[in-house]
Amino acid sequence: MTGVSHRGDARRDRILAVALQEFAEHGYRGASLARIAERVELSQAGLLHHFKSKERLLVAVLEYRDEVDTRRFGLDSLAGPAALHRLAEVVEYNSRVPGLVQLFSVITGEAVTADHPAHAWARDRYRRLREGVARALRKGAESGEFRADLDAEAHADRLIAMMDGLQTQWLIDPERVDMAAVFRGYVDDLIAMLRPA
Amino acid sequence: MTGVSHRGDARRDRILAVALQEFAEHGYRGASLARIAERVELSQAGLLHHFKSKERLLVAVLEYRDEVDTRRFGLDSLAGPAALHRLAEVVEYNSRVPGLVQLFSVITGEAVTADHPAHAWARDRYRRLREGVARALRKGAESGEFRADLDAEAHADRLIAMMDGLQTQWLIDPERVDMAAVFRGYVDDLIAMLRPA
DNA sequence: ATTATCTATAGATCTATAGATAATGC
DNA sequence: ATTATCTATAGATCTATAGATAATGC
Repeated sequence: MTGVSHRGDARRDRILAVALQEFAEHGYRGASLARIAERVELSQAGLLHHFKSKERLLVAVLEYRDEVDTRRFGLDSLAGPAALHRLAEVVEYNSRVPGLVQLFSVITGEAVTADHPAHAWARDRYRRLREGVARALRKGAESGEFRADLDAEAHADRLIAMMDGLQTQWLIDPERVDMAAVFRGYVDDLIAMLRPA
Repeated sequence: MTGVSHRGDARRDRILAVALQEFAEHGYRGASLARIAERVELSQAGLLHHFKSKERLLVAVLEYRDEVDTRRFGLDSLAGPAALHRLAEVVEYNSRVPGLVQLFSVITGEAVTADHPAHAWARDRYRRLREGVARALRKGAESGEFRADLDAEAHADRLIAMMDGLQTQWLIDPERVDMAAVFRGYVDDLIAMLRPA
C-alpha cells in the first residue's frame, strides 16, 4: 500500500451511496449537503472533510457509477447482433433499478446547461458510449453478420438516443411505458434491417 | 372583452420571454426570480405581482410554449409517411432554435424527480404526444400507406424517444451530433420498414 | 376602484471555512 | 503525525409577503 489510510473508506462509500440517492431524487441543484450529511449521520462539515465540495462529491458519484457500469456493460468484448442483444439486456436490467436510471437521467438533463458541473462529464460519456457502440457495429460488418455499408456512427447515435429517450418516458410514467419491451422491439427490427442482403 | 385589463399584457409577455431564457439556461431549480426581474427591469416583488410564485411562472412558460408548438406542429391533420416527414421537419427546425429545445430538455430532465413542479406537465405532455403520433400512424395503416399490422403505440414511443434522446446529445455536443440528419435517417428507414408487404 | 409597482424584510435555506477536539496508525 | 469529526459562523443566496405609493381605466 502507498501509505494511504483505509480507515475512512467505509464512510466514503456510505457517503457515495447516500449522495447517489440524493442526487437521483433531487438532481444536483436540488440536492442538499445538509440532507446527505443527516442521512449519513455526520455533520455537514464532517461530510465536507471527505469531499471538499458539492461539485467534487457529484463527480465522485458519477465516476464511481461509470466504473461499475462500464464493467457490467461489457460491450467491448461483443460485436454484431450479440452486442445489440446485450444492449437490450442492459435496458431490461435498468428497468429493475429505477434509482440508478434516474441518477443518470436527471444529471444528464441538467447537464445540457453550460454552467452545470457535469457538463463535461456528460459530453465525454456520450463520446465514449458512441465509440463503443459504433465499434461493435463495425466489427459486426467486418465479420459479415451485418451488411458492409452500414453507418455505424449514425446507428450508435440512434441506439443511445432510443435508450435515453425511453428512460425519460419510463421514469415519468412507469405504468404506461414498457421501456424494455419497446427497446427490444427496436433492436430486433434493427438487426433485421442490418442483415446482409 | 370580459372586462380583463390588457394594460399589463406587454409586461407579462416580456416576463414570459425572459423567464423562458432563464429556465432554459439554468433549469427550474437553478433559475432565480431576482435575475429574471433584473432582466425585465422590474423589482422582484413587481415580478411576483404578475405571477404569484416561481412555480406558477414555470407553468405559465410551459403552457405558453406548448400552445405555440402544438399549433406549429400540426400533426393532427397529417397521417402516414407525410406525418413522419413532418416530424423530421420539426427536428430540422429545432436544430435552429437551441434555446427552445434546451427549455424542454432541461425541464423534462428535472421533471423525472417526483417533487418537481413540472412532473405532471411532462407526464401529460408525453401522453398527448404519444396519442398524436400513434393516431397518425394508425391512420396511415388504415389508408394503406403503412402495413396494417404495425404497432402504432410502440412506434410512437420510439419516435418520441429518438427525438428527445438526439436533442440531449446535440445540446451537450452540438458539433459532434447532427440531430436533424440522424433523425431523418431514422424516419426514412422507418417508412421503408412500414411499407405494406 | 383596480392594477402595477416599489422598498423593506421575514424566514428559510445553502455552501464552505475556521478552529478546536478526539480518535487512529505507525 | 495524520485523519476524522464537531460546533459555530460567515456570507450569500432564495422565495414570498406586508404595506405604501403611483399610475391607469371606467
